[in-house]
Amino acid sequence: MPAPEPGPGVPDLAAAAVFRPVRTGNAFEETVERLLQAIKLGVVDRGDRLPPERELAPLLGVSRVTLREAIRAVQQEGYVESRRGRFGGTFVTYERPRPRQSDLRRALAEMGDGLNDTLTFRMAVETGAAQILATTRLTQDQRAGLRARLAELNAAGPDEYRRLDTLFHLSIAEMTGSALLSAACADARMRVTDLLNAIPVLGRNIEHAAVQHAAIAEAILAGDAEAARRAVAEHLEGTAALLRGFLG
Amino acid sequence: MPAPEPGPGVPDLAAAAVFRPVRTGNAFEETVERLLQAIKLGVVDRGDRLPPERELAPLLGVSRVTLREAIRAVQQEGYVESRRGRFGGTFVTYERPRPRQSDLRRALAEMGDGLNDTLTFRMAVETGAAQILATTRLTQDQRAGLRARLAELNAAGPDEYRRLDTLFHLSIAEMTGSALLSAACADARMRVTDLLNAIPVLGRNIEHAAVQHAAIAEAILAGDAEAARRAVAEHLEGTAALLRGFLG
DNA sequence: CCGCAATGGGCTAATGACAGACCATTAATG
DNA sequence: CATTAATGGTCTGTCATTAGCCCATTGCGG
Repeated sequence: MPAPEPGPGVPDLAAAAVFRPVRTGNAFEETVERLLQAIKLGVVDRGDRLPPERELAPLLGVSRVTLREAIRAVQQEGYVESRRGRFGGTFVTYERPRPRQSDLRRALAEMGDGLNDTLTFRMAVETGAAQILATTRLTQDQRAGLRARLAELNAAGPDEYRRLDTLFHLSIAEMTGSALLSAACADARMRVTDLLNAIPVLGRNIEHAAVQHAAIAEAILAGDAEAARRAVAEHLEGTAALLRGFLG
Repeated sequence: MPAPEPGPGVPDLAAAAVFRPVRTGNAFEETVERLLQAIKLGVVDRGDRLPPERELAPLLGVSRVTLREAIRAVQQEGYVESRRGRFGGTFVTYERPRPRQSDLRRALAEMGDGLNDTLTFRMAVETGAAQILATTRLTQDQRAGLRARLAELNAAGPDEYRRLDTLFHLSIAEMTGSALLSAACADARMRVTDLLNAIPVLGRNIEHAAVQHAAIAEAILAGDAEAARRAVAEHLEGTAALLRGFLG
């Protein structure tokens, strides 16, 4: 017999959500992961410079030593290059490789059971963000910003597409003004970056996505929360279906 | 002049979401926080026993030493009591104090700017969870579980109300099957626990909430995603308005 | 040409956190 | 009444992480 049940009404369900890890892993590996995501997500593009170590370390909440070790690791993998001296810095050298199905299969295998979890999470937070933003009174700057992001995305070639797509989605979360929500959306996106980057950017898909992106922006600008939510849901459902299709 | 801009299209917006802390704080403090939340949330009730240290430490992802230090801290604050020997353990002794307005004001002051952030985040993840659950095909067990939670909540007296309310909300997230989403909802709830616990449980409010809870469960069971989302949004908006009211 | 400022590179001492083993206590069980 | 299993309590050695300081390099501006 296992240990005696703690009490009659004590729920194992809720316990699972409260008694979960307080920290994700070791600082070094987490930092490497963040740097890779910043690069793969396109937040820092090829040729761009990372923030100086003395600024970045406190942003990431790690010591400079740990950050430097992480940078050295991604450097050895060929993602960045460091230059000393004034106006030096650590510069991104990574170029996105052509999408390969083998990469996708590997990435899917790595995720394993986490895929559905991630897709569900992403659906929840992104639809939530869009819906909230649509019910918010937006400033003129915000409206202009959203339109600008959409225009950039529509003007993008295949090389820049994923990057600007990420930015479009993230900017919706950012505009809600909730750091927690932004972080959650960024986190969700990071978890599928490798998968998305392994999928070829096809003209047909872009066109389809462009319609959906336009619908999302339109609904948000019009203040139609329900339409915004539905548009995001449809959009993400498309991606999810695509990814799940490879699991067959 | 600050450092040269990294590049033309590089977004500070997205950078904020990616270059954020990789870890929340030190393990000890985080662990203390979790234990307090488990107690205040009512996941472990007065008289209940925490899981044995040797089980709990790996669940929380910390060493037993760290967990023990955290337990000692909450022990000294009078929340728990440890007993050695077989069938011993660490038992909750905390009794929720009567709600006091001064507690609420203090808790609100502590949160500061974080309140809107948290409320927005909570709105997003909980509406997302409800909506997703409503579009999911539920098993008979799940349907029965949801009904059971609702019934328990409706039968609760003022003492048990917050606890069962938490469980009702969390069980919705849990049933989506997404650990990430459950964790997000639990996290959001934890961030407002102190505030909610400082608000008196009034019969009028309970009745009002009961109608909304019923509407939520009904919509989910009926598979009506839009109604589920709206019901949760209305419900949370009530709480949010109440809390914001104290800021005036 | 010199000095300054901004950057990466490297060192050290102190602390945090860990794994793992062992001890002490308790109550159910035979 | 002795055994034994399950628990909290303690110790030790090791590795991870930090803060703080100084060095090395580089290009701009006098």
